[in-house]
Amino acid sequence: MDNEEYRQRIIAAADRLYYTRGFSSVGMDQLRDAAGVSLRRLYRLFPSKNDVVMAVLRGRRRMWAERLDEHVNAVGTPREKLLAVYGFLSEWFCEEGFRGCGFVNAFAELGAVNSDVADIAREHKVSFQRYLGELVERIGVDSSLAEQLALLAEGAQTTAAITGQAQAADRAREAAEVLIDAALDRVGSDSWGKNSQSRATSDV
Amino acid sequence: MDNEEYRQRIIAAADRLYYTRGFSSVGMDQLRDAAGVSLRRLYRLFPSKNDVVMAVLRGRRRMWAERLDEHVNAVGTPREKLLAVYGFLSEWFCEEGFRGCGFVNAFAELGAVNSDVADIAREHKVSFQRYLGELVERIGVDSSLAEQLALLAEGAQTTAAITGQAQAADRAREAAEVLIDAALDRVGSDSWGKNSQSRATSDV
DNA sequence: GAGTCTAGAGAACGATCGTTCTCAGCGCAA
DNA sequence: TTGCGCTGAGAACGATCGTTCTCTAGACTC
Repeated sequence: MDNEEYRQRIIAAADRLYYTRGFSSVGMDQLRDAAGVSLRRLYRLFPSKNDVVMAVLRGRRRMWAERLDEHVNAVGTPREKLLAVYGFLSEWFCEEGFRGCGFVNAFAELGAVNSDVADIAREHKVSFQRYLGELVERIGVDSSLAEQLALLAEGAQTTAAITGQAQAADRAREAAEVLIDAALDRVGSDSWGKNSQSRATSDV
Repeated sequence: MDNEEYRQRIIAAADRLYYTRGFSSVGMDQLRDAAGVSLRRLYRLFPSKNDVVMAVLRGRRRMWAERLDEHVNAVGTPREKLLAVYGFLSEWFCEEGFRGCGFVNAFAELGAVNSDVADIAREHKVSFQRYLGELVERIGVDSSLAEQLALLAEGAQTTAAITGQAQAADRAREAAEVLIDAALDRVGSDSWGKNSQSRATSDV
């Protein structure tokens, strides 16, 4: 087992513990036990706890992007791709042990006193906004739609985490459909004059 | 100065410190200094730190409800009242030191290991959903609209906190207008037959 | 004025945590 | 075999934190 394998084992154990119990509730001793490594090796691979925390968050950022991509790439039209975001959320919320967005949690717990954490949380959120922005661009509507859709996704995560309502993803999806179709309608009106016909069944 | 005044001083200082730096970053000694009371008095009024935390959260719940009410009661129609929610958020996000929803932060930091905190965070969120539900009832549309509007508000809080985008409240408001009017349109279609006319300027 | 009660200041205690250090054991080259 | 380097186990260290205790001074009662 080389160093990289040890790193991955430590990160996997830390991710599970930190996500489940919070960052400050989990000590290095517990992480050592869960990862099955010695304290000595743990500190050789991650010189401080903050390094573990940041490695966990970077791993989570990559995993999140990959899973989102999978769902979005599984469907064809831009409209379906936008809605697939909420399908991803729905699947995620139903997983055992779901406890909200790891970046929101990290920001809430550490962001005020740890700028590395605050930075990566902000980057993650902004990158999600950009991701939606690119999808929205393809259907040719104003980018403010992307911001609105992002708010729905963020709200669903918070709501599902705190209240346990996994159906928040479905409510967000329904709202997203309305917003997308309204935006498409507006584009229609702008280019072709007044046109309030619904585009809900359009394949744009 | 009687005990109640001391309690309020302690809660006010704790609220400020906890909100700014997080709960576990603030020790009882710092709270004693900030509140200007002796450790002895502090512990007589609040037998444990958890009692301070819960008192702070209960105070925040009341304050939040009052401020929300003020904004909602300042306007007339149910539609305006629903939109006033986002006016409240906009004002809040622009305040110096805004760092997101205190209940989301508390849930993220302590919810996993402190069920009192998890409970009050859940109650706060559910109570906000009910509040919107009552406003939505008055315009006679399906209660799922209230859930959608709540998601926008939640998402705006998270987004404004982490990315610093105070305009998230305005995006949420714009989206809310679209959702409300679409819901009103659907009610119109249901009762009066097909009717896709926009109700954006209606005073319902 | 003596005795009693209360309060503040802050030392002290015990637990926890991040981090470092010690020590014994093992592989291995000469 | 001897010496060397590396490792794991876990003790140890120093800091912090929640909580309690001590000590002293003042207010109040009789």
